[in-house]
Amino acid sequence: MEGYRMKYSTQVDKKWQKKWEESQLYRFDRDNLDKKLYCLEMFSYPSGAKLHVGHWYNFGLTDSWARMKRMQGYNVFHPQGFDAFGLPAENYAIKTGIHPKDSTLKNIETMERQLKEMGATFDWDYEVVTCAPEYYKWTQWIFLQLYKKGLAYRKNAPVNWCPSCKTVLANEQVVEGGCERCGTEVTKKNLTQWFFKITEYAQELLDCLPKLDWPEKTKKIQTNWIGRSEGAEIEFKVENKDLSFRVFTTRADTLYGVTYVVLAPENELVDQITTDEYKGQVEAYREQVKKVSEIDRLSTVREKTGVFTGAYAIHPLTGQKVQIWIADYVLAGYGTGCVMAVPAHDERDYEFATKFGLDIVRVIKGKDGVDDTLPFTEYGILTGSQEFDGITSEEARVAIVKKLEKEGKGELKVTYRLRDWLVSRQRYWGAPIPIIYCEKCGIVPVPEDQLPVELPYNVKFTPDGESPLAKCEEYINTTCPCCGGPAKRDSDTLDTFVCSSWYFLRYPDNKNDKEAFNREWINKMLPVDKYVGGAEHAAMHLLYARFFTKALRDMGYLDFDEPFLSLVHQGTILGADGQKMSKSRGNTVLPDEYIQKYGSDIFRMYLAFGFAYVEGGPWSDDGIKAMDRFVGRVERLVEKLVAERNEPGITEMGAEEKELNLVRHNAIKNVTIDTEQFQFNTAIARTMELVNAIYKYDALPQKNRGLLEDTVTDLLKLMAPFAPHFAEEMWELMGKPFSIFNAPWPVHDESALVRDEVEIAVQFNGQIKFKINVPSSADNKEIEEITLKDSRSQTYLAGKNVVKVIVVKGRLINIVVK
RNA sequence: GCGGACAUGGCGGAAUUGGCAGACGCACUAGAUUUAGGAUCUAGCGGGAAACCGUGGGGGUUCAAGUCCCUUUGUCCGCACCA
Repeated sequence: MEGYRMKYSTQVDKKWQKKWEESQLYRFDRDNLDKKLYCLEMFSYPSGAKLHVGHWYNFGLTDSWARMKRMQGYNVFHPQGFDAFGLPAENYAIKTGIHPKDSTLKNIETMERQLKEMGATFDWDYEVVTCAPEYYKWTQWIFLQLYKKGLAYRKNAPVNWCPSCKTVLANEQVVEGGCERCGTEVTKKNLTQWFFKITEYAQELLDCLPKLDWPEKTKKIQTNWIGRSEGAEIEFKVENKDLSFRVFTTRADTLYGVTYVVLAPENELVDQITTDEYKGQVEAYREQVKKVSEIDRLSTVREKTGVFTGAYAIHPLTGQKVQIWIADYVLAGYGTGCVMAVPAHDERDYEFATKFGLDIVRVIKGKDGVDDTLPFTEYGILTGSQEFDGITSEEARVAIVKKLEKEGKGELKVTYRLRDWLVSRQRYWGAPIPIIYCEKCGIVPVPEDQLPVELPYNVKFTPDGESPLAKCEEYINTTCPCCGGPAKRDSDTLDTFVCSSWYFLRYPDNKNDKEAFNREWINKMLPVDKYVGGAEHAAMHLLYARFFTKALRDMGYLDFDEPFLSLVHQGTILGADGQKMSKSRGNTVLPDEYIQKYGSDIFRMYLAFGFAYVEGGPWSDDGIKAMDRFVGRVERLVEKLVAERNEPGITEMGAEEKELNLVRHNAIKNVTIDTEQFQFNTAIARTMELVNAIYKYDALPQKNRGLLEDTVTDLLKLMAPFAPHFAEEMWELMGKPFSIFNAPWPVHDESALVRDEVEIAVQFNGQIKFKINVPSSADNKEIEEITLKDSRSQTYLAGKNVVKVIVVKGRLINIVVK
């Protein structure tokens, strides 16, 4: 049949994917950086399962945004890659015997294919795969730079241990006492591990937050996580010993109320100060604390425990003796691991003192009659505090420290909750730590020219808590680069978050085999202009990546302060039952099934239209059917338009034409604004309005075919970012040259948006009574006159006086009568 | 426990930031078309017979409140003995 054209389907998808690839349409132009735009989605982990709805939602719609930007003339850099190291592949290997490398590479192949079927603008020339030696060579190189700079160090510390994953975890990876990955309760272990000194950047990480175009919620999470706290360190001497320790407090104003001090049970000082008489109970208590799980220890409802050490400290101002206790409500890792206890003005100390019969001394009174029943934890007026009596807490917390400072017993101090990032992992599938231990030379970094330290293939994965690499003789045994003697490699691998902390720097220069990235080049390409990914990374990836950027800047490898200028989090698509999608619930949506049935553009458009992007929401099969209908509606429209091209028409711009043109320009205006802001649902709604208006106009007997053609041309452009294959197909059908994505994005004409006459609401005393048409050129006075003359107004005016008239141009008039 | 966000038809969700609540879509109803089904096209669609009433509940500010303030309930999130 002549002129027969197949309805939009995956065949159309394939046709255009092929054409895009052959024409290299989405190839990034390295020579034209004036309008470069780096658009990035958080790269994905190549899991065994296929691309899921979440990937589509993230990648597909960010791609739509990028496509609009491209049509607006930006030179869009839109790379894609894989965060390919990690536990799932290793756990899979333990279960099935399939090597992580083999399964990962196979998964990557599948996902690449699926990503291509999505029809996104990814430039695959810049692909990055973190498990490739060409990549992790540079991950290791960065580790060595951090080591040289003193930002990577080894220490023995009580660290988080996941008994199920059989590895240590960073603080950020412990969620409510459980493992971020598997939820297993985390325990503490004393181990010597590698840390990155992220705390060195705590203040800057905080300071740069306000100017970032990030969701406020995310900034808040980082602010809380960094946890800056202004206070003071105050020195206490141990009685009859040449020992002292410092406490951190935010309430130096309550110093005179100190009746005892408490050390964390893990504090090293405990051994030195505990008297013989109390050794037994202190040791017993410390043993008991070790057994308490982290979850229990963090519980606020748990009754406070602790023991007296037999030792006394000297109050730095009064010289009084105060007992030194140990208790597990004091955390070893925060502040100095010691606190001064002021039971009168701290709820925890109050509870503790009450339980153990320690003194409670009031030193703060409430200001003007506030209820200051103990424990009174608010600021107030000092009392029982010698020369500080009568001044406010606010003044005293500085004044008291100043006094101590003169005597060398204290100073103002800022403390952060943020801890250094523990990066060692006792697992196989990660980047090996490029460090060698030599009996003679100690810790020896692998020389840079010997990188990468390749991950050996033949390794036993018995998950027994020992690093698999430690059991690989040919890997672990090496020679010392310094002395040539026998030495051992570090048997741990790096946290995969290390790999993902710099991948955005590698993308633009992914083939560089001389350096991790060229400084001049990435200074031009970065920072990332738009970064889109899940909110779950707020305190992990997004914090680590910022730290890496700042550290690399300070080491002279790049010249910007922040990696991601603008950040968007996509919401979560739930199952049709409103529950989180999971295999066990059986509510998962498999994109492939829908794409086979409807084509990838319809799947993408439904994702755009069915949800508020940052909210997400429950999946609906009806919703995707509606999208199919909409696309069919447009398809028929274009077919009809082309078929009727040569039929007679008009050229005038009458009322109907003006109305169509208004909807057209309104759509252009708002699709542009909404897409820019990731409000894809309303953007699609505006194109639907436009289609409705075109149908309405097309039903008229006399048509301005020029206007109709121009309007449909704009419609296709507006749809192109969301339905790229379909738009190309329609574009071609209309006889336009390849590609629609080289066509300029339409710009709206403000004057087309002005109607001759507007309908406004008429209110009497704030209540809408009726609607009235007024010329849009009418001023307030004229609108008032027209309204008051209207016959319908008379009922509301009868026997009343007009007190006030408010006119909101183009919207309403409110007449206040009495 | 502390802090934050949100709450709008039967459903998904809009609302120029104080100015016609419910855009757009789903579902539903009616009509047209079709041999029939599906599809398609057109129209209607918060409640109420109406005056009017309606944005979780109660109160307030204002000519005007989904939007601002106070209070209360519920959901989600973040932090959680951080001194």
